[in-house]
Amino acid sequence: MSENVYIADIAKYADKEVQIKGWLYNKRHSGKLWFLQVRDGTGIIQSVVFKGSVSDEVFKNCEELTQESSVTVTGTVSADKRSAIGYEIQVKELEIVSVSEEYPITPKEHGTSFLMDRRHLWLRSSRQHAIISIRHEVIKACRDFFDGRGFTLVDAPVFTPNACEGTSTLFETDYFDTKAFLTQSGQLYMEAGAMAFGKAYCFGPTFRAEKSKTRRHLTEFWMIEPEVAYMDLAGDMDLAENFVEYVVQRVLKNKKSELESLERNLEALQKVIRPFPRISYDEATEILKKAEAEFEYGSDFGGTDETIISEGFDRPVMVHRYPAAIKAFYMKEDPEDTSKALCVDMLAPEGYGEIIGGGQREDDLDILIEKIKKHDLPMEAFNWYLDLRKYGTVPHSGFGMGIERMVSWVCGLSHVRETIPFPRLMHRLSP
RNA sequence: UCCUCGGUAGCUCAAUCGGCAGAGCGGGUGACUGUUAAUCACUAGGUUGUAGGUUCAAGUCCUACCCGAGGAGCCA
Repeated sequence: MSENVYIADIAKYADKEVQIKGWLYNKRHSGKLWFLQVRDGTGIIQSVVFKGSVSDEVFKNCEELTQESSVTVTGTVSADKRSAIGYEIQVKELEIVSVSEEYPITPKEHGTSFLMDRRHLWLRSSRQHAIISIRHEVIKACRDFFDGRGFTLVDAPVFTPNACEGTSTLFETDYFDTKAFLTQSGQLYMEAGAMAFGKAYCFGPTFRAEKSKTRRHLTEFWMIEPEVAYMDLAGDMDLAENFVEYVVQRVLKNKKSELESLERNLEALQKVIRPFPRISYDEATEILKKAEAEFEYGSDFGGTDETIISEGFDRPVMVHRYPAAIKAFYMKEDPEDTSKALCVDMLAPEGYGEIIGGGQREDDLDILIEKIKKHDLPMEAFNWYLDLRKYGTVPHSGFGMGIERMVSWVCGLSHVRETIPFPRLMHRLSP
């Protein structure tokens, strides 16, 4: 009885008889030979069916096999230089589990819209396989980074009673006899987490009802948000650069073949080593001025502005101390220049833009109350949040990183929509 | 919400000045013992997004609408 194995482990079974359970990815034939590309979810292997080596029935069955038919292949693993993975299978037996109906996704060209309508099938193709596999590695690296540094996972709720930064970009939903909103950040809850555990993080989906149609936006995306008590802005930047370096180098180490299959420029990723450059908002505006960009001092950077700023660096750049007026109410003012906030954005190189946003939080009760009033936010909604300043308030900082933007940059993709198994976009809610 | 571009065979796209609806891939049939997006031969396949309008004649021009893509603003 031959052993049932996965293609990923095939090298261990050279010259042995094995069984592969999978699906037909593609086939070719040449007279007395059939070449079946069989995938099993861990890889693709060429299975060679020679008319003289199998029963007439098995050889004839090859004809009936359509793309994505499910099959069980039994044969001997043989090393072959012509194979992309170094091995192929000399088939002895072939069992058809199910003949697939005509498969809509062919090995040839398709448009994004067509493929997105069939996202549940598109995930089977090798390119999508590589991207989702890298996403998995990114997420695992993120968790390992914080878990290995004494952080406690304190997940934030998805249903929230109020907006933390205005309601215009929130999804509203019925919640029994009242309204609830889908979270657009777990940060306020992580501040509670940091006061309880010192170092806390959350990881989960967040929702933004922004009517954005760009390569960097999803309405549902995953965010990892660490928050640390007794940490200032400089410490926050230290943590962020350690974190990004760790994640990128982990993917480079463990998912090299996937990156290569995506034709990613590995050298660009190899340069992502600490320290990352740190420039102030004022210094960033000088760069824009020199580049003669259309930019008004005091406003936030647009996509093209971010690209211009990051172009001058070969690794992520951290821009800190933006004008307080354009930042959220919970950002702490810079004591040396109260017009600035102690915040930081990390811009990825190669035009990928903002992947991290964070900073030091306002820890003074009175200033925070003033800010809530100034931003015209409902005070009663923040009672619990203000408690954190009443009962042993301390300086604290944190940041949020969008997983999909990180994966998009690491993979070198032109759009974030391929970095999540089932993307939710302004014009896409299915499949 | 605004700006730009697009919608033609199952898929990706052509169609000149408004003048016969085309190709490659995929499907089907056949050939080939080393193919790797195999190749070669033959073959079937069309309400040109929808509704109007102009014209002898509309895929092509005009109007409205629907759908999609890219970008802006906003953000991770």
